[in-house]
Amino acid sequence: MAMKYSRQRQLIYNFLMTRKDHPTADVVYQNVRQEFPNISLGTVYRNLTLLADRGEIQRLQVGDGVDHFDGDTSRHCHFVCTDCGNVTDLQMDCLDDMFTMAQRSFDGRIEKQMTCFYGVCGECLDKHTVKS
Amino acid sequence: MAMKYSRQRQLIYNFLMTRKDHPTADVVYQNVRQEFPNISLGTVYRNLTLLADRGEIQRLQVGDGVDHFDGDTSRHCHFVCTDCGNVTDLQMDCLDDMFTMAQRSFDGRIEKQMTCFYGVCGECLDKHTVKS
DNA sequence: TTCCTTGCAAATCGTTTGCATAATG
DNA sequence: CATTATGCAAACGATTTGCAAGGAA
Repeated sequence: MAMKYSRQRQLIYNFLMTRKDHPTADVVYQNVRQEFPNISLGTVYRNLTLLADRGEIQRLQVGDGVDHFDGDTSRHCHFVCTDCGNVTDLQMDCLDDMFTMAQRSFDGRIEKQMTCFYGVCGECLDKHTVKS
Repeated sequence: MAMKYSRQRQLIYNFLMTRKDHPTADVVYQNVRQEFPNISLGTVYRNLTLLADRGEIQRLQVGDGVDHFDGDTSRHCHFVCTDCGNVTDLQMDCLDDMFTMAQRSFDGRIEKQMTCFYGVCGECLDKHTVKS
Protein backbone atom coordinates (compact mmCIF):
# COMPACT_ATOMS: atom_id res chain seq x y z
CA MET A 1 0.00 0.00 0.00
CA ALA A 2 1.61 3.15 -1.28
CA MET A 3 1.54 6.15 0.96
CA LYS A 4 0.19 9.43 -0.33
CA TYR A 5 1.26 12.78 0.95
CA SER A 6 -0.83 14.60 3.47
CA ARG A 7 -0.15 17.85 5.18
CA GLN A 8 -1.41 16.40 8.46
CA ARG A 9 1.10 13.57 8.43
CA GLN A 10 3.90 15.92 7.51
CA LEU A 11 3.09 18.18 10.44
CA ILE A 12 2.89 15.25 12.83
CA TYR A 13 6.21 13.93 11.66
CA ASN A 14 7.88 17.32 11.74
CA PHE A 15 6.63 18.01 15.23
CA LEU A 16 7.97 14.71 16.49
CA MET A 17 11.38 15.47 15.04
CA THR A 18 11.63 18.72 16.96
CA ARG A 19 11.11 17.02 20.30
CA LYS A 20 13.62 15.25 22.44
CA ASP A 21 11.06 14.18 25.01
CA HIS A 22 8.62 11.51 23.96
CA PRO A 23 5.18 12.98 23.49
CA THR A 24 1.96 11.05 23.69
CA ALA A 25 -0.59 11.06 20.88
CA ASP A 26 -2.59 13.66 22.70
CA VAL A 27 0.38 15.97 23.12
CA VAL A 28 1.09 15.64 19.41
CA TYR A 29 -2.55 16.44 18.73
CA GLN A 30 -2.62 19.52 20.94
CA ASN A 31 0.50 20.89 19.32
CA VAL A 32 -0.22 20.15 15.68
CA ARG A 33 -3.66 21.59 16.19
CA GLN A 34 -2.22 25.02 16.73
CA GLU A 35 -0.97 25.06 13.18
CA PHE A 36 -3.76 22.94 11.70
CA PRO A 37 -6.87 23.46 13.82
CA ASN A 38 -9.10 21.05 11.90
CA ILE A 39 -7.00 17.99 12.44
CA SER A 40 -8.70 15.23 14.39
CA LEU A 41 -7.29 13.04 17.11
CA GLY A 42 -8.13 9.99 15.02
CA THR A 43 -5.92 11.23 12.22
CA VAL A 44 -3.08 11.75 14.65
CA TYR A 45 -3.41 8.20 15.92
CA ARG A 46 -3.70 6.80 12.41
CA ASN A 47 -0.57 8.57 11.26
CA LEU A 48 1.47 7.77 14.33
CA THR A 49 0.56 4.11 13.87
CA LEU A 50 1.35 4.28 10.18
CA LEU A 51 4.73 5.92 10.70
CA ALA A 52 5.62 3.50 13.47
CA ASP A 53 4.69 0.51 11.31
CA ARG A 54 6.98 1.83 8.59
CA GLY A 55 9.77 2.29 11.08
CA GLU A 56 10.03 6.04 10.61
CA ILE A 57 9.23 6.68 14.24
CA GLN A 58 9.10 4.49 17.31
CA ARG A 59 6.21 3.65 19.59
CA LEU A 60 7.19 3.39 23.24
CA GLN A 61 5.31 1.73 26.04
CA VAL A 62 7.01 2.79 29.21
CA GLY A 63 4.40 1.50 31.60
CA ASP A 64 2.31 4.55 32.38
CA GLY A 65 -0.58 3.25 30.34
CA VAL A 66 -0.13 5.72 27.50
CA ASP A 67 1.84 5.27 24.33
CA HIS A 68 4.73 7.60 23.71
CA PHE A 69 6.30 8.36 20.35
CA ASP A 70 9.94 8.87 19.57
CA GLY A 71 11.32 10.39 16.40
CA ASP A 72 14.69 8.84 17.11
CA THR A 73 14.70 5.29 15.78
CA SER A 74 18.30 4.52 16.64
CA ARG A 75 19.06 1.95 19.28
CA HIS A 76 18.98 3.70 22.62
CA CYS A 77 17.20 3.29 25.90
CA HIS A 78 15.00 5.41 28.10
CA PHE A 79 14.58 6.60 31.61
CA VAL A 80 11.18 7.17 33.16
CA CYS A 81 10.89 9.31 36.26
CA THR A 82 8.30 7.77 38.51
CA ASP A 83 7.86 11.14 40.15
CA CYS A 84 7.27 13.62 37.32
CA GLY A 85 6.58 11.08 34.59
CA ASN A 86 9.13 12.52 32.19
CA VAL A 87 10.66 10.18 29.67
CA THR A 88 14.22 10.95 28.64
CA ASP A 89 16.86 9.31 26.49
CA LEU A 90 19.66 7.44 28.15
CA GLN A 91 22.66 6.54 26.08
CA MET A 92 24.44 3.29 26.83
CA ASP A 93 27.42 1.97 24.93
CA CYS A 94 26.81 -1.66 25.75
CA LEU A 95 23.51 -2.03 23.92
CA ASP A 96 25.03 -3.56 20.81
CA ASP A 97 26.99 -6.04 22.86
CA MET A 98 23.91 -6.90 24.79
CA PHE A 99 22.02 -7.52 21.61
CA THR A 100 24.72 -9.86 20.35
CA MET A 101 24.88 -11.70 23.63
CA ALA A 102 21.14 -12.20 23.76
CA GLN A 103 21.08 -13.45 20.20
CA ARG A 104 23.81 -15.96 20.94
CA SER A 105 22.05 -17.57 23.88
CA PHE A 106 18.61 -17.60 22.29
CA ASP A 107 17.38 -20.00 19.65
CA GLY A 108 14.90 -17.66 17.95
CA ARG A 109 15.56 -14.56 15.93
CA ILE A 110 15.84 -11.34 17.87
CA GLU A 111 14.86 -8.25 15.94
CA LYS A 112 14.42 -5.50 18.42
CA GLN A 113 15.39 -4.53 21.91
CA MET A 114 13.78 -2.18 24.32
CA THR A 115 15.29 -1.14 27.62
CA CYS A 116 13.79 1.21 30.08
CA PHE A 117 15.08 2.40 33.43
CA TYR A 118 12.84 3.67 36.19
CA GLY A 119 13.61 5.86 39.15
CA VAL A 120 13.71 9.47 40.17
CA CYS A 121 15.34 12.03 37.92
CA GLY A 122 17.86 14.57 39.13
CA GLU A 123 15.40 17.44 39.22
CA CYS A 124 12.87 15.54 41.29
CA LEU A 125 15.58 14.43 43.71
CA ASP A 126 16.47 18.08 44.25
CA LYS A 127 12.86 19.02 44.82
CA HIS A 128 12.54 16.45 47.58
CA THR A 129 15.80 17.34 49.24
CA VAL A 130 14.76 20.95 49.52
CA LYS A 131 11.38 20.00 50.89
CA SER A 132 12.54 17.76 53.74
CA MET B 1 -2.59 0.10 55.17
CA ALA B 2 -2.39 -3.36 56.64
CA MET B 3 -3.33 -6.22 54.40
CA LYS B 4 -5.86 -8.77 55.55
CA TYR B 5 -5.93 -12.31 54.33
CA SER B 6 -8.29 -13.32 51.59
CA ARG B 7 -8.66 -16.67 49.93
CA GLN B 8 -9.02 -14.97 46.55
CA ARG B 9 -5.69 -13.19 46.85
CA GLN B 10 -4.00 -16.36 48.02
CA LEU B 11 -5.28 -18.29 45.02
CA ILE B 12 -4.20 -15.55 42.62
CA TYR B 13 -0.73 -15.47 44.11
CA ASN B 14 -0.40 -19.23 44.17
CA PHE B 15 -1.49 -19.51 40.57
CA LEU B 16 1.05 -16.95 39.45
CA MET B 17 3.81 -18.85 41.21
CA THR B 18 3.07 -22.03 39.28
CA ARG B 19 3.49 -20.33 35.93
CA LYS B 20 6.66 -19.62 34.02
CA ASP B 21 4.87 -17.80 31.24
CA HIS B 22 3.46 -14.40 32.09
CA PRO B 23 -0.29 -14.54 32.22
CA THR B 24 -2.59 -11.58 31.74
CA ALA B 25 -5.21 -10.62 34.30
CA ASP B 26 -7.85 -12.40 32.29
CA VAL B 27 -5.86 -15.63 32.13
CA VAL B 28 -5.39 -15.47 35.89
CA TYR B 29 -9.12 -14.90 36.22
CA GLN B 30 -10.09 -17.83 33.99
CA ASN B 31 -7.83 -20.17 35.91
CA VAL B 32 -8.57 -19.11 39.45
CA ARG B 33 -12.25 -19.24 38.61
CA GLN B 34 -12.09 -22.99 38.20
CA GLU B 35 -11.26 -23.35 41.85
CA PHE B 36 -13.23 -20.35 43.07
CA PRO B 37 -16.12 -19.80 40.65
CA ASN B 38 -17.50 -16.70 42.35
CA ILE B 39 -14.41 -14.58 42.03
CA SER B 40 -14.82 -11.47 39.94
CA LEU B 41 -12.48 -10.00 37.39
CA GLY B 42 -12.38 -6.78 39.39
CA THR B 43 -11.02 -8.64 42.38
CA VAL B 44 -8.34 -10.19 40.23
CA TYR B 45 -7.28 -6.79 38.98
CA ARG B 46 -7.34 -5.29 42.45
CA ASN B 47 -5.16 -8.02 43.89
CA LEU B 48 -2.71 -8.08 41.03
CA THR B 49 -2.29 -4.34 41.42
CA LEU B 50 -1.95 -4.67 45.18
CA LEU B 51 0.65 -7.42 44.96
CA ALA B 52 2.59 -5.57 42.31
CA ASP B 53 2.61 -2.38 44.40
CA ARG B 54 4.00 -4.36 47.32
CA GLY B 55 6.67 -5.85 45.10
CA GLU B 56 5.52 -9.43 45.55
CA ILE B 57 4.89 -9.83 41.87
CA GLN B 58 5.84 -7.84 38.81
CA ARG B 59 3.67 -6.09 36.27
CA LEU B 60 4.98 -6.30 32.74
CA GLN B 61 4.07 -4.14 29.81
CA VAL B 62 5.56 -5.78 26.77
CA GLY B 63 3.76 -3.70 24.19
CA ASP B 64 0.82 -5.86 23.18
CA GLY B 65 -1.61 -3.57 24.95
CA VAL B 66 -2.31 -5.99 27.79
CA ASP B 67 -0.56 -6.17 31.13
CA HIS B 68 1.24 -9.38 32.00
CA PHE B 69 2.12 -10.53 35.48
CA ASP B 70 5.25 -12.29 36.60
CA GLY B 71 5.70 -14.13 39.87
CA ASP B 72 9.45 -13.89 39.49
CA THR B 73 10.62 -10.55 40.84
CA SER B 74 14.31 -11.15 40.34
CA ARG B 75 16.18 -9.08 37.79
CA HIS B 76 15.78 -10.75 34.44
CA CYS B 77 14.56 -9.82 31.01
CA HIS B 78 11.96 -11.04 28.59
CA PHE B 79 11.46 -12.09 25.03
CA VAL B 80 8.23 -11.44 23.19
CA CYS B 81 7.49 -13.40 20.05
CA THR B 82 5.81 -11.07 17.57
CA ASP B 83 4.35 -14.10 15.85
CA CYS B 84 2.68 -16.15 18.59
CA GLY B 85 2.71 -13.49 21.29
CA ASN B 86 4.34 -15.71 23.89
CA VAL B 87 6.37 -14.01 26.57
CA THR B 88 9.33 -15.97 27.91
CA ASP B 89 12.16 -15.31 30.30
CA LEU B 90 15.57 -14.59 28.93
CA GLN B 91 18.52 -14.79 31.27
CA MET B 92 21.40 -12.39 30.72
CA ASP B 93 24.47 -12.18 32.88
CA CYS B 94 25.25 -8.58 32.08
CA LEU B 95 22.15 -7.05 33.60
CA ASP B 96 23.82 -6.12 36.86
CA ASP B 97 26.73 -4.51 35.03
CA MET B 98 24.32 -2.65 32.84
CA PHE B 99 22.49 -1.35 35.86
CA THR B 100 25.71 -0.11 37.40
CA MET B 101 26.82 1.54 34.18
CA ALA B 102 23.51 3.30 33.72
CA GLN B 103 23.58 4.55 37.28
CA ARG B 104 27.08 5.90 36.85
CA SER B 105 26.27 8.00 33.77
CA PHE B 106 22.95 9.28 35.07
CA ASP B 107 22.41 12.00 37.63
CA GLY B 108 19.14 10.72 39.05
CA ARG B 109 18.47 7.61 41.08
CA ILE B 110 17.76 4.47 39.10
CA GLU B 111 15.59 1.95 40.89
CA LYS B 112 14.43 -0.51 38.33
CA GLN B 113 15.29 -1.80 34.93
CA MET B 114 13.18 -3.46 32.34
CA THR B 115 14.51 -5.02 29.19
CA CYS B 116 12.50 -6.74 26.56
CA PHE B 117 13.59 -8.36 23.31
CA TYR B 118 11.29 -8.80 20.35
CA GLY B 119 11.50 -11.17 17.45
CA VAL B 120 10.40 -14.62 16.37
CA CYS B 121 10.82 -17.54 18.72
CA GLY B 122 12.35 -20.86 17.71
CA GLU B 123 9.05 -22.65 17.34
CA CYS B 124 7.56 -20.00 15.09
CA LEU B 125 10.69 -19.94 12.95
CA ASP B 126 10.28 -23.69 12.39
CA LYS B 127 6.63 -23.29 11.48
CA HIS B 128 7.48 -20.80 8.75
CA THR B 129 10.34 -22.83 7.36
CA VAL B 130 8.08 -25.84 6.90
CA LYS B 131 5.43 -23.74 5.23
CA SER B 132 7.59 -22.14 2.55
C1' DT C 1 -16.42 -3.43 66.10
C1' DT C 2 -13.18 -1.77 62.84
C1' DC C 3 -11.71 -1.62 58.39
C1' DC C 4 -10.01 -4.41 54.61
C1' DT C 5 -12.00 -7.09 50.80
C1' DT C 6 -15.42 -8.64 47.77
C1' DG C 7 -18.84 -9.00 43.74
C1' DC C 8 -21.25 -6.48 40.70
C1' DA C 9 -21.92 -3.10 37.35
C1' DA C 10 -21.02 1.17 35.68
C1' DA C 11 -17.49 4.39 34.49
C1' DT C 12 -13.01 5.62 32.53
C1' DC C 13 -9.82 6.43 29.11
C1' DG C 14 -6.53 5.53 25.50
C1' DT C 15 -6.96 3.83 21.06
C1' DT C 16 -9.27 1.96 16.91
C1' DT C 17 -12.73 1.84 13.36
C1' DG C 18 -16.78 2.66 9.97
C1' DC C 19 -18.41 5.82 7.00
C1' DA C 20 -19.12 9.42 3.77
C1' DT C 21 -16.21 13.02 1.86
C1' DA C 22 -11.85 15.22 0.36
C1' DA C 23 -7.30 15.10 -1.46
C1' DT C 24 -3.41 12.83 -3.86
C1' DG C 25 -1.07 10.71 -7.85
C1' DC D 1 -10.03 7.69 -12.16
C1' DA D 2 -8.28 4.81 -8.60
C1' DT D 3 -6.72 4.87 -4.23
C1' DT D 4 -5.32 6.73 0.06
C1' DA D 5 -6.37 10.08 3.75
C1' DT D 6 -9.51 12.78 6.51
C1' DG D 7 -12.98 14.33 10.22
C1' DC D 8 -16.35 12.88 13.01
C1' DA D 9 -18.46 10.04 16.20
C1' DA D 10 -19.32 5.69 17.71
C1' DA D 11 -17.23 1.39 19.21
C1' DC D 12 -13.78 -1.08 21.63
C1' DG D 13 -11.27 -3.27 25.29
C1' DA D 14 -8.44 -3.31 29.21
C1' DT D 15 -8.49 -1.53 33.62
C1' DT D 16 -10.44 1.10 37.49
C1' DT D 17 -13.90 2.50 40.70
C1' DG D 18 -18.31 3.35 43.69
C1' DC D 19 -21.15 1.00 46.50
C1' DA D 20 -23.43 -1.99 49.68
C1' DA D 21 -22.53 -6.39 51.77
C1' DG D 22 -19.24 -9.92 53.65
C1' DG D 23 -15.14 -11.45 56.19
C1' DA D 24 -10.77 -10.96 58.86
C1' DA D 25 -8.35 -9.21 63.01
